[in-house]
Amino acid sequence: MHPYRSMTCADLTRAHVGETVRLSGWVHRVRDHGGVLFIDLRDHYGMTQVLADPDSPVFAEVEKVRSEWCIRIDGNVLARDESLVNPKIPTGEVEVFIRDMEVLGESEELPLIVFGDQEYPEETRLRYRYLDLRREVMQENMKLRSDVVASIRRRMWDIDFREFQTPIITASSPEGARDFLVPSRLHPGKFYALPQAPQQFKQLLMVSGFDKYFQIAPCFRDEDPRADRSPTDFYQLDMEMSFVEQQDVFDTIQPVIQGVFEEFGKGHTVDTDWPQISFADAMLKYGTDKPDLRNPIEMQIVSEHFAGSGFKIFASLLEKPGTEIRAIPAPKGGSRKFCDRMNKFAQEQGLPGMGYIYWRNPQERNAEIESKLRVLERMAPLLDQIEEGDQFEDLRASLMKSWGEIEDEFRELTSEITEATKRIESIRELVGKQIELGSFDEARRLISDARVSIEAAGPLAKNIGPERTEAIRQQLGLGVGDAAFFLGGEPKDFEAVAGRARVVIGNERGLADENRFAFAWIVDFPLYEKDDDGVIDFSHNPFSMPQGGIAALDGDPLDVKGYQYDLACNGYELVSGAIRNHKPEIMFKAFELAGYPAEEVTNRFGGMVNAFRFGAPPHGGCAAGIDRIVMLLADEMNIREVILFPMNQRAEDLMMGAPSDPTNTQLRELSLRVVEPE
RNA sequence: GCGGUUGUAGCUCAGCUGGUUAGAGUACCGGCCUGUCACGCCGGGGGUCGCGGGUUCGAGCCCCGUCAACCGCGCCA
Repeated sequence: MHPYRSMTCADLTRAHVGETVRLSGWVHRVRDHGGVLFIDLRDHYGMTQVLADPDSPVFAEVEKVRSEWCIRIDGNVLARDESLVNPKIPTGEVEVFIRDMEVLGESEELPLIVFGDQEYPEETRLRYRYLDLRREVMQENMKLRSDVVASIRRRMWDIDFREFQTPIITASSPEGARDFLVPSRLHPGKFYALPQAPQQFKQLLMVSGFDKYFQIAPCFRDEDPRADRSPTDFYQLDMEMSFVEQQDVFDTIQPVIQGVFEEFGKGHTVDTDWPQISFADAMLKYGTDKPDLRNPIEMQIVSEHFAGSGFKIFASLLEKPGTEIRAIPAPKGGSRKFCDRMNKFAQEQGLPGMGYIYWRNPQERNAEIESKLRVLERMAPLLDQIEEGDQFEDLRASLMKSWGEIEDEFRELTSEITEATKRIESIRELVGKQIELGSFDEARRLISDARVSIEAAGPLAKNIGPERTEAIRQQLGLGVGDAAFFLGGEPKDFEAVAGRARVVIGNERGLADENRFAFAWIVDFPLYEKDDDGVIDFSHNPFSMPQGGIAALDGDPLDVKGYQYDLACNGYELVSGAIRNHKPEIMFKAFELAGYPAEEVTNRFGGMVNAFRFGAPPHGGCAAGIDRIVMLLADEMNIREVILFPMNQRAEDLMMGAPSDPTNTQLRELSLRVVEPE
């Protein structure tokens, strides 16, 4: 018999009853009843209940085992009595009576418990990652990751791509991020860099005529992490193809990504229609270049309704050039409480605040008044009964507090009644005039407008008046129970916050279909951007072909768009790519606009630019974030949940002790000296 | 670099307006228990309340500083 096992802990069925088997695994759980003792024995594949009683020759040893010991047992497979079957595990119809046992590895007291789904701080989990990884969720996530990578490879091979490995120790390549440098021993004072992406190599492969390349490639970037961004290193499906235009890349990669999501998406619907949205439109409608399209909210420009209006802040703002008022429609956001909360959110995000209007049914408003009244009515006698300083003082204080709040809301609501009454008076007057003039149709319209069971609330509505408020409502297509938020100024100053507010509104109001993967290509990225000091630089990587070719570079750099694209999925950037700039003369000119002289281009990217002088084919491609794809498929919010041994927030590996001090010998060999930071 | 949140037993957390000996669950150790599958019951050990300073008769709680972790911003496809 094999020294460790005759089968795995997932294999046993009724068919094995009567056999002698050997199993190895971890002690998942011990249930010691004194006379009989049960162990759930776990391995990568599953779980089997094994047991011993005093009839077993090794009963005394079995009594000593504890959680997470690694053991081997020999025993007889027994059928469980009908009443003892455990339907929760596949092997629940049988159990193994232990005849012999060997302890393969004892365990000390555990810093985190494998059993159950108790949450642990990440520090603990990462320090003891090998234990964390024993847990079922992590086993599933890592299996998923492996399966996704296998599926991607198969799908790429099926469409005639070949996988090639490009160098890891290489030259610095300007993807925009900070490089990880590797000191050179043979060339004192010089450094290699780890690739931020295999970008230049894959382009060279195209020049070399390989036509279709892909690689599941590690990428290294020395930047701070985020929940969806691993520090130090991550993996991409990197691909490149020759003789293609942008649409060809889309048509090639969509079936791969979509196929993977359909294969592993656990019943989520996967969008098959991937709209192409320009960068400018994405920023306007969603406030981000990676919109979550499950959220139906689209922002709109509503400047015309505020120009010259009674809301002075916006009206005077609009007199400055380059300013706009944008609205965030908030379906189901129609309550003062919600609107105030969102306003506070905007303030926390560094804006002065967000104006809002919400629409409601006057009858509902009246009902709300009535319910507030009733609460006050019930509270009053309670408050009278509690005397100051007695044992219920706490209760009294909290009652007093909510009394105050309810009273405020009540006052607010009733003051709006007065206003509504005034409005009706003025409409009545208008109707009278129309009748005198004989304009009965106009009179009818006024009456029916006044009857509609909708009223606008919020300070903004009062300031701009009913006509403008109604025009905004019509433009945004909102109704009773909805709200709209307004932000003004130069779009770049509030766009990002507006985008975040859109997400919060969508989440809080439950507007998005959680069981869906919604994709969109974001296209027409500007090639250049202006930094805070007004200096023009590349907005993404500098290797994209400008739309319009070399002629496009003669105008305003900020107007130049590139054949550059991202794929957004559920609010994450999943893929990024471009049709590359393969013509040296356009490349030099493009770099020149960003302030890089020809010498510098030759110095830094000479290898690739030179290659383009020898018959470079037009080419393009993209790279898809493997970690992010798996994260979405595993329904995790943090990328570290799908990475085996991730770094912490400060790019440290506490388990392995990285980074660490070099030895003096190492430093000497590398001709390096460490200068202590101040 | 900046902002927010958190830091109490091996682990997860509670701890009120500052008041006597800092608690629970779980894990661990000991005892009881022959059908559990989150087994149950009884008992026990385990704490520099992140660290340093301050206020106070008295600090886990208030103040100042500092360290760490996470989330976000900057940065970054």
